[in-house]
Amino acid sequence: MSSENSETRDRILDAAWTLLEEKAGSGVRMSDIARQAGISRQAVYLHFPTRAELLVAVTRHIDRVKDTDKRLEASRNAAGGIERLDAFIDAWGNYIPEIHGVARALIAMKDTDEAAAAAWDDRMQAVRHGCEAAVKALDEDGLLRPENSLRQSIDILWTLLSVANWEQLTGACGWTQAQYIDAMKSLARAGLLSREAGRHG
Amino acid sequence: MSSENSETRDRILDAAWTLLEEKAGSGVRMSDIARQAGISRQAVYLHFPTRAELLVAVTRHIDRVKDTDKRLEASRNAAGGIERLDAFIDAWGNYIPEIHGVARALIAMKDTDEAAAAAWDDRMQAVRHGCEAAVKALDEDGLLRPENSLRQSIDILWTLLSVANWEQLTGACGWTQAQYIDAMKSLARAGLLSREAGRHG
DNA sequence: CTGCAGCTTGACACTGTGTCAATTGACATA
DNA sequence: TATGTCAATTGACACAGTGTCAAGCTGCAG
Repeated sequence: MSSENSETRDRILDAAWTLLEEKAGSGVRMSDIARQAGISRQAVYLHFPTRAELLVAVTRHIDRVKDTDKRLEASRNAAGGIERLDAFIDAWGNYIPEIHGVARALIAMKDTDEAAAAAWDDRMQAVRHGCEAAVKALDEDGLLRPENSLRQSIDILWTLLSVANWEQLTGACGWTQAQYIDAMKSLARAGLLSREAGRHG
Repeated sequence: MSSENSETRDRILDAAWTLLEEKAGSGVRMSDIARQAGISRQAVYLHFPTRAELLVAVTRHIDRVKDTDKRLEASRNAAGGIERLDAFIDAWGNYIPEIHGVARALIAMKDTDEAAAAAWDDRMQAVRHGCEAAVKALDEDGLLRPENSLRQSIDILWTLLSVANWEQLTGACGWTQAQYIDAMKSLARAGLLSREAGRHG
C-alpha cells in the first residue's frame, strides 16, 4: 500500500491487463494473474487486498500508459459544437476497445461487489461529463433539438456511447471499429441535432 | 423432466420470478428460490438440473403468462413502415421491464455458463427478427437512409432497443417508461429514416 | 400390503475469494 | 558477524454457492 510503485506491482498489473484482454474479461482468476506474473497467488494479495481493487488499479494503469487524459483533452479544444462532438466520439469510442477487457470484468462484478460498482460508476460518470461538455457546446451553437432537454440530450449521447453498445455492434454484429465510430457520429447527430442543424452538418 | 406441468414446478417458477423482480436479478440463490417456494433446496434440483435451466424456464413461463407472442404479433399487423416500427418499439420496449429481472440474471451468467449464453442469445435473436421485420417494412416504403445497408439498419435498431440501454436510461438516468418509449421511437426514426422521410414522420 | 413418486434431511465435492501463520532469502545496518 | 526487516513462499483454512448423493419419510394407487 505504502509504495505505489514496485517492480512486482507493475508485473501484476501487466499480467492482469494481458489476461483480461486475451480472455475478454471473463474467467480471469487471481491465480491465473499470479501465474502470468510469475509469482504466488498470495503475493498478489500482498499488493491488492481484493480482486475489485486490483481491477480498478488496472484501469488506472491503462489510463496512465495510454495517456487517456491527453486524448480526452484533445476533444475539448475543438472549435465548434459539431467538431467537438466528433472529437469526443473519436476519443472515447477508440478508447473503449483498449479497456474492454477490464470493463467487462468490472461490469460483471458490479452485481455482487460494492467497490467494483462504485469504481465503474465513477468512470462512467467521467464519460458522462465528457458527453455533457460536448452537448453543451452543441447547445451554445444553437444546434440541439428543441424537443429534448439538455439533460435528456446528455443522457442520450451517454447511452449511445456505452460499452455495451460497442460490444454488441463490434461483437455480435461484426462491425469494424471504423464502422462503429462512423455510425456513432451519425447516430449522435441524428439523435441530438435539430433538423435544420442536421442539414448542414 | 417427464411431466412438464406439476404443481411444485409452477411454484418454483413463480417463486423465482418474484425474487428476480424484487432483487432486480442479482443475488438470487437457489436456496432463496426454494425458501420462497416453500420447499427444500434439493427439491428445486429435482425439477431443474441447473440454475441456468431454471432461469431459461422462467423466461418461457413469463412469455406464456404474459402472452408475449400475441403482443409481438400485433406489431406485425401495422399498415405502414413507420406505424410498424412504432408498434414494435411499443411491444418490445414495454416488455423489457417485465423480463428485466430474469434478463439481468441470464446476462450475468452468460460469462461463465454456456447454456445461459445460448439461451440469452437465442432470445436476442428473436428480438432481432422483430427488428428485421420492422426495418424491412420501412425499406419497402422507401424510407430508409440510403447510406446504411439493410443489415446495418437492423443492427442499429437492435442495439438501440437493447436491455442494457433500457436499464441505463430508466435506471441511472431516471427516465420514466413513457419517456423511454418516446425517446426510442424518436431515436429510431432519426437514426434510420432518410432526411426527406423524417420530415413527414 | 406393496411399491412408487415426490419430497426431506444431511453430508459432501468442487471452485474461487480472501485470511492467517510460519518460513525463507536478500539486503541493509550497527 | 549479528540483527532487523522486507518481499515473497508454502500450506492450511474459512466461507459462499452450486451441484451430487444416499437414506428415509409420507401418501396414494394398484
